[in-house]
Amino acid sequence: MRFELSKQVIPNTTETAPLASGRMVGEERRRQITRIAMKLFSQRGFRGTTTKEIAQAAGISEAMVFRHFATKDELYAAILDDKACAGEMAEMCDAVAEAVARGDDRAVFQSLASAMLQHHERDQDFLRLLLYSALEGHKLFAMFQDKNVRETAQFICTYIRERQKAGALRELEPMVAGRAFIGMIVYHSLVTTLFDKSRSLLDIENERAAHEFTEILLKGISKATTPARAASTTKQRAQSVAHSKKKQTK
Amino acid sequence: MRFELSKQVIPNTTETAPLASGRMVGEERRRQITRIAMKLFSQRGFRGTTTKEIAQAAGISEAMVFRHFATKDELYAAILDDKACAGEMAEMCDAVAEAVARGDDRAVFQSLASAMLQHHERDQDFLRLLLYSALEGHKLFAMFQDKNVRETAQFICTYIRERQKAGALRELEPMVAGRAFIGMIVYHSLVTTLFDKSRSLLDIENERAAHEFTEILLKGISKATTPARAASTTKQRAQSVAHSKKKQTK
DNA sequence: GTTGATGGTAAGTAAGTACTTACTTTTAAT
DNA sequence: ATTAAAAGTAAGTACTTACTTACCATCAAC
Repeated sequence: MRFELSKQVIPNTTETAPLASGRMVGEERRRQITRIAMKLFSQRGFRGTTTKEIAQAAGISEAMVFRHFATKDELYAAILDDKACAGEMAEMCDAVAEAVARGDDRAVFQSLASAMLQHHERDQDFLRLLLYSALEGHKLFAMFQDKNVRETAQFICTYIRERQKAGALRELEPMVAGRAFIGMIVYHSLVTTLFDKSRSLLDIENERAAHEFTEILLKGISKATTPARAASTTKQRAQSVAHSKKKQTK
Repeated sequence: MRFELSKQVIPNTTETAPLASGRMVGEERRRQITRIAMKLFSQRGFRGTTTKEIAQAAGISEAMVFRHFATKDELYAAILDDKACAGEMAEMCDAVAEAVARGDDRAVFQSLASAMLQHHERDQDFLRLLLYSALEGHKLFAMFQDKNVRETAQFICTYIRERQKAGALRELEPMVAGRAFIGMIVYHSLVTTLFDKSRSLLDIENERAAHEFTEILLKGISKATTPARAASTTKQRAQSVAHSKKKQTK
C-alpha cells in the first residue's frame, strides 16, 4: 500500500482537456483530489479532515474519492509520496553546487538558506502537512525525513568538515553548526507561516534573512582570523559605535 | 517552576487522602483529568483524542469528564490556560538575571539556552501540545504566544540592543540575531523530541548544546575585534593578538 | 439515621465518520 | 448504432463521536 510509486508516467494519454461536461479522465481527477486533499489536510490535519469535505471541495461525490484511493490512509500516503519523491532540491542544487565549485563559503550557505526559505514559503501547505504528520507519527513521515532532512543536514555537515580541513573554519562538531544553521532557517519559516503570520515580530525578506543568517553562522564558525568578504549590509564606518538609524522592530 | 507539583495542596480542604473507595474530591479529579488529557492530546492531537479515551485513562466514566468540563474544548482550554499562565521563566530568570547583572554576555545567552532546552526536554508533552494547537489554530495558542514566545524574543532583543550600544556587538537588527538564536534552540528541541528521537543525527547534551550555540551566536554577532574567552576548542594562537584591532573589512 | 450535596455510573442520543452498494451517464472505439 | 469500460452518483451501512439523562453511592453534618 505504501510506496506504490503512484507517480507513473501518464502513459501518453491522448489529451487531457477539461472535457466539457466537467467530467475528468482518471489521472486528472486523481491529481485534483490529491491536490485538494493536501490543502485540506494541511489546514486541519489528517483526522480533522473528512473524506466528505474532500469530495465536496473537489465537486464530486464521496464514492469517487474511494474509487481513486481505497482508503483515506492511501490518499494521505499518495500525497506524501508525491511530494517526497519530487526532487525538491532541483533549483537549490544548481546555485549551491556552483558556489561549492567556486569555494565561496558565503555563497554556499546563503544560496542554501535562500533556497530553503523560498521553498518553505512557496510550499506552506506542505510544511504544515509535514508537521502534522510528524506529530501524528505517520510512518510515511519517516521516509521523508530520511530522504530530505537527513540529506540536507549531511550535505552541510560534509561541506563544513572539508572547510575545516582546509583551515577555513574553526574546530567544532560539524553537525552542531549544521543544526544551528538549519535551525535558524526552519524556525524562521515556522514562525512566519505558523506563529506570527503578520510578521509583527520581525518582517524581513527571504533574501535578506538568508544573508543575515549566513553572516551569523560564518562569523560564528570561522577561524578567529576572520571573516566578512562580500559581506555586511552595514557600511562599516570607522568608529561609529551605534547610531542605529535603522528603525528597529519592536 | 510552577509545573503543577502534581499533588498540589488543595486550598484548605480538610484533607485529600485518596479516599479508600477510589473516589476523589472534585478538585483532585479535575487535576487528574487535565493531566491525563494533556498527555493524550499531546500524543494524538485534540481531534485524535476521544473523551472516552480520556475517561478510560482516568479510570472513570465519560460522564464524569463532562461534569468537570462542559465541553471537550473547555477541557483543552483549561490545559493551555494552566500551562500558559504559570510563569515558566521562573528559574531561568534567576540565572539569566544574574548574568545580565554581571554583564557576562556568554553567561547570559548560555543560561538562557540551557534553561530553554531543559524546559523543552522536561515538558515534551507540552511542546507537542503547543505545536498541535498552533497547527489547529486554536485561539488560546495566541495567548500563549504573546505571553511567552514574544516575551523571550523581546528580552533577547533588548539585551542585544544594549550591548550594541555598549560597543560589544556589531550592528545588525537585534531581532534577527534573536530569531537566529531562538531558532537554533527551538529547532534542536523539535528535532530531538519529534523528528529524530533516537538522536541518530546528533547526540549532544543540553549543556553542551547551549554552550555551542552560544559560541556560534556570540562569535557571529560580536564586533570583529573578537571574543572567545571560554571558547576552548580552538587554541588561540599568538596571531589572534596580531590583528587585535579590527581591520577594515570590505 | 436522615439529609443533601457531591462523586459516580449505565445507557442512551443525534450527528458524524469511513467506506459500500447498486445503479446511471458519458466517452470513445468498434 | 452498439457496446463496454470508465466516470459518476444517491443512498446506504456499521461504527464512532461528543455530549445527556436518569439514576445510584458515598460522605459529612446535623
